[in-house]
Amino acid sequence: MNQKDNVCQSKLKTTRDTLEVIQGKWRIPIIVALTLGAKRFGEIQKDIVDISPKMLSQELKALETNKIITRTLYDSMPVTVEYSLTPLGLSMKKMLDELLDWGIHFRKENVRK
Amino acid sequence: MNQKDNVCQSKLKTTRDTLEVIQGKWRIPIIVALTLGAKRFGEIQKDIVDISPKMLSQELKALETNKIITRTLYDSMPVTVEYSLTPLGLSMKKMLDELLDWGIHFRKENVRK
DNA sequence: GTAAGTAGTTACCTGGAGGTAAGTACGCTC
DNA sequence: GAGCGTACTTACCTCCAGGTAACTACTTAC
Repeated sequence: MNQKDNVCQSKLKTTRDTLEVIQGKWRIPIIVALTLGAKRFGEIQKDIVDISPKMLSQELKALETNKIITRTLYDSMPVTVEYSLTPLGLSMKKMLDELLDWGIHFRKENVRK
Repeated sequence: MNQKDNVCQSKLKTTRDTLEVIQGKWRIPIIVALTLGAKRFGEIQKDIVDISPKMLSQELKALETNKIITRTLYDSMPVTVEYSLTPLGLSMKKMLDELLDWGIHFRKENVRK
């Protein structure tokens, strides 16, 4: 195996590991929603209109497990729960910005085809 | 709806459109493999060891449809086919670099837990 | 005429991501 | 004690992304 192949393999390994964390229909949207500040369960549901409570709950747990978000319980009345990005979650900001930038670029390319 | 909500909605819309193009287990890996130069069908298969010819063929077609890669047939013997990134595909480079950077960062964070 | 290398295609199947609908739990208010 | 607002959970189902295995088609080399 030559050097170029090694670089390729190492990149692909990292890609696979990364995708495992952010894959699925909902994780990136949830993280994007939280980049604009901490939010409650109901607020995220309002932002991401077609997510079911089941999926939201499930994906929030997965993101918490991966230390990308934190769950904070407030003993107000009624009880509220806030989700916010951890430093690790915040470190995704640049990546997400590039993703959004590319999305806008892609949209433009496809309009003027 | 206030201004912050508008920003959020617009970001989420872009996110969804973008994810539609790059989602799935194989598209990002294929694009990453091609960032290192044009490659033939068999070469991509060697890089991404556990992809089946069916999935590779299917995903290459999808990426071609979205103008992210091009398929070039060479009338050599035996016939060879080369896949390479279009300008649109190349424009994903920054995004992919950030993805890889974050992946490395994430790995480090998880090691020293 | 058969093996080997190119680049796929086709048919069939399965697991799990995700959807739907209803239920749970807790405290407050009226 | 019924209803509301919060934040989920549970049971069940469906569909398709992706896997597996075998086959196709063309040319060269032996």
